[in-house]
Amino acid sequence: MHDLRLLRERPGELREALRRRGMLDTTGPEVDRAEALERQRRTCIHAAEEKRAEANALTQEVRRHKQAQLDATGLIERGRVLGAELDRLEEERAATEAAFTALALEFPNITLPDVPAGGETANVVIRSWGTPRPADGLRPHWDIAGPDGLGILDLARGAKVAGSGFVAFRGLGARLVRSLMTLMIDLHTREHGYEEVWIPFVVNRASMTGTAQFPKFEEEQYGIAGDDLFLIPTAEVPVTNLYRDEILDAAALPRGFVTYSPCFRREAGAHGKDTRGLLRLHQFDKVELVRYCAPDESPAQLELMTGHAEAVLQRLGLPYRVVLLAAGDTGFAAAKTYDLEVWAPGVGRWLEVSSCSTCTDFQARRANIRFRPGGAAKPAFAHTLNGSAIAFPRLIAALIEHYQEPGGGVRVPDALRPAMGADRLG
RNA sequence: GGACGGGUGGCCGAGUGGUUGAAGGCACCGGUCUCGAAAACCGGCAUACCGGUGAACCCGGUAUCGUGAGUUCGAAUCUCACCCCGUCCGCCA
Repeated sequence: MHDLRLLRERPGELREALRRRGMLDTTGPEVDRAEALERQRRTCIHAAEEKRAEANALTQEVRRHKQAQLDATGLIERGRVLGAELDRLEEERAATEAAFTALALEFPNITLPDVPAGGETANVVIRSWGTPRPADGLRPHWDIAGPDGLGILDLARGAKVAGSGFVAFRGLGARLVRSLMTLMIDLHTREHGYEEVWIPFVVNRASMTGTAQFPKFEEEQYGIAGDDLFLIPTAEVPVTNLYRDEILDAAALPRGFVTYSPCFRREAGAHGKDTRGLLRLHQFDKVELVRYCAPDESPAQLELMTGHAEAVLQRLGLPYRVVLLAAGDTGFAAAKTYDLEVWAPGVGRWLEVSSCSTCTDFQARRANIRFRPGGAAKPAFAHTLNGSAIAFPRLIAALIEHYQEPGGGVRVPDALRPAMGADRLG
């Protein structure tokens, strides 16, 4: 959601933003429609308010007549007529407003100036860490961890109980998941200053709209039959909506929250892509960071938070690179995003394990998350940021592939040994 | 899931159809008093949107008493649905 004034006063800016995302052809005409609707909306408001003022004055007139014990039937009759006209005007206003709002919710956030225009091919590798292990002779993680290997990953039975894209970890595999959760949350709370939260794994429609999954991406979400509730696609949704319709204490900003959650995604339209092993799942686990800050702080906060996510990979000794996403590859609500990609030598690919974004005031407007800047000033929209730190399945894939040994075993990285109580998987 | 009770401004809390955007109190801000403070007293104290020159001040208007719809010339007040909170019952981890 954008400032209405942006659309009214600087529609060119919105068009330019859409061009950089490569969406101008498809979404550009919608801007024209929105502009027209916004003008019509104000005309309607004006007409309806004038009529209502007239009706209100009449009502007072009726009251005075009644008080003075005068006959008011004529006035009441006029009021009836006025009321009918008002109903018609209100109806028109509501319809126009609904059409406008529906449209306004479909425009993506405006990317920051340092985000390159264009699609995926315009992404930029900003930096990298560690030395990627050569892929020669290394096996993919499903091979190592599957039933013919360590037996810690059971894809077949996951598919049996839920369907393709749902997995079961077992034994040390399950313990690895639990250990990763502990490692990451401890790191972010103890060393990066995040407050740990535990949140609902289902959310209502208002929350989904607040963080901009709705209305545009409703078909991507799992709904709960019989209730207007949805499985979360990321903890970003419940954690960011924690402060929906609230005014944050400015003295407490910037502030960060860390949480674990499972994430549920229908991945509609992604069938057949990256379907092997742990590369793309309908349910996966993730530790998520969410930060709230004042507008002038958000660029630095993004760098800071990205560093926090990187720290996990460094702790685990896994080579990775940081990619600045081009506008077309940047998520709907985000203004700037860094992806963290970890090297998985078994599949010979860089795997996206984190996405760290600033959403500027885009989500804050939708979710009405504000703070009071300076002492007495009026509340202003906060900026929200979120980043995975880190998503588990691809991390586990990379970890297994990176630490695999010739005999088919997998070494447990030092940082995980206390929680795992083991130095090898299998 | 069932029964009953309740949702009013930053907080507490009046208010069952008409000068109620809403009494009173607390908190907060300004002032008088005081060497200073407290107390006391006086005054102020919601937000959003539309328009008056797209600044400020100000002025006019509209909306907002959980949400939405309805009745009415007129709704915080009456009706219906929904949401949330409390208490009891049922059920369960």
